[in-house]
Amino acid sequence: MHSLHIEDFRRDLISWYLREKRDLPWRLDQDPYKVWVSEIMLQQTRVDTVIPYFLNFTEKFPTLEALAAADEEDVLKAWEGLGYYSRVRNLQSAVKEVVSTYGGVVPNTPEEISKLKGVGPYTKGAILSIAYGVPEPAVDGNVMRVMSRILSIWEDIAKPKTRTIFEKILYEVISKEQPSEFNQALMELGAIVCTPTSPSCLICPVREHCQAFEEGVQTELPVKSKKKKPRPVSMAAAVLKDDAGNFYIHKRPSSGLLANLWEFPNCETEIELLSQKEQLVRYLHDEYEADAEMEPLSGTIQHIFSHLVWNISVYAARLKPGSIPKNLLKVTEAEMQKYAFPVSHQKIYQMTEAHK
DNA sequence: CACTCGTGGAT
DNA sequence: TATCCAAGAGT
Repeated sequence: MHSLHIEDFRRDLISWYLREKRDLPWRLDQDPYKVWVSEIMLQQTRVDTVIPYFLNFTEKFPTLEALAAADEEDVLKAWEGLGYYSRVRNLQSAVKEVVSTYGGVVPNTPEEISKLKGVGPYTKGAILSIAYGVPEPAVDGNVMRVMSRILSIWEDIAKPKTRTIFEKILYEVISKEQPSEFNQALMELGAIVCTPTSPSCLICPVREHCQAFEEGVQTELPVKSKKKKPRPVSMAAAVLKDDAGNFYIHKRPSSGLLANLWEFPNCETEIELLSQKEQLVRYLHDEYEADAEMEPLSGTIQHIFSHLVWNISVYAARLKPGSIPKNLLKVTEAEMQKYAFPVSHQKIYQMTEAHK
C-alpha cells in the first residue's frame, strides 16, 4: 500500500492547476459537446496540433445537432491532417446516437456514455468529470506517468491491464469535490512538469508527495515496453488527368486504414519482372479500366504510419482519349479541394504539381 | 492480449 | 538519422 497523504496531495495538485493552467479554447466553458470533441481530438495528439482543428471544427459544427446533421464528407474534411480518422467517424455516429436516443443530451452516467462509439475508459472519465463533475478517473498516458512516479509503480504502462491498476487507485485518490480540476491537473502536470524524459522536479508542486523523487528514480519511471518497427510497403501512385484537365480520384473503403478518405489511384508493388511503372499501368487498366500514358517518375515519397511505412513512387499520368475509368471520381482541380485526402496523398499531389 | 489505426514535433 | 512520442479505442 502507498503512504500518500491523499488530502494534501489533492490540495497541492489542484491549487497548482488553478494557478498555472493554460488558457485552452476548450476550457472556456463546460459544454459537454465541446468537451467531447476536444477529448477525441486530443487522443494521441498534441495540444498545439489540436488547437486550430478544435477552433475550426466547433465553428463548422457548433452543436451536437449540427454535427449529427452534417455530411460525412464535410466532417472528414474538417479532420483532414489530424489522423486516426475513425475517431471522427465514430464521433459523428455517437452524436447521432445521442440525438436519437438521449434527446440531444450527452448522457452523464458511466454505463450510458460508455456505449457510445469512440468513448473508451479514458474519454468516459474525462467527459463525466469535466462536463458533469462526476468523480470518475480519466487515466491517460500523462496520468500513468505522473502516478507511476508519485507511487513508484513499476508495472509496464504499455500493457492494457496496467491502466486498470491506476484506475482502481484513482477511484480512491480523485477529489470527490473537484474531480474536473483534479483530473485535468494530473494531465496538465504530466504535460508541463512531469514530462517523459526530463521532469522538472525542482518546480513540481507535488514533489514532497513523490516516491520516485524521494528514491531518485524519477527518470526510470514509468516503465514502458518498446513498440515494433513499422513494416515497409512498396507502392506506386498515379496522379491521373485527362486532356481537359480533370483529375480522377478514388474513395477508400469504409473500414481500415484511412477509411472513406480520397486518394490518387495506387497499388502495392512487388519485386518482379515488370517495373513499378508497368505494374501501375496494369493496375489502372485491370482495376479501373483506365488506359493511361505514364510520364517519367516524378519522384518518391516516404510516409510513416504507426505500423506501416509507405514507400511510394509517384507518376503523373495522362488518360488516353476515349478511355472512361470506372469507380473513379472525375473532378476539376477546384472541386478536389472539397474532398479529404490523407497527408500521404497531399504529398503525392504536390510532387507532380512541382514539375509543372 | 496483440494488433490496427496518423501525424508532426521533440530529443 | 532513428526513436519515441501525445489527453486511446476498436477489433
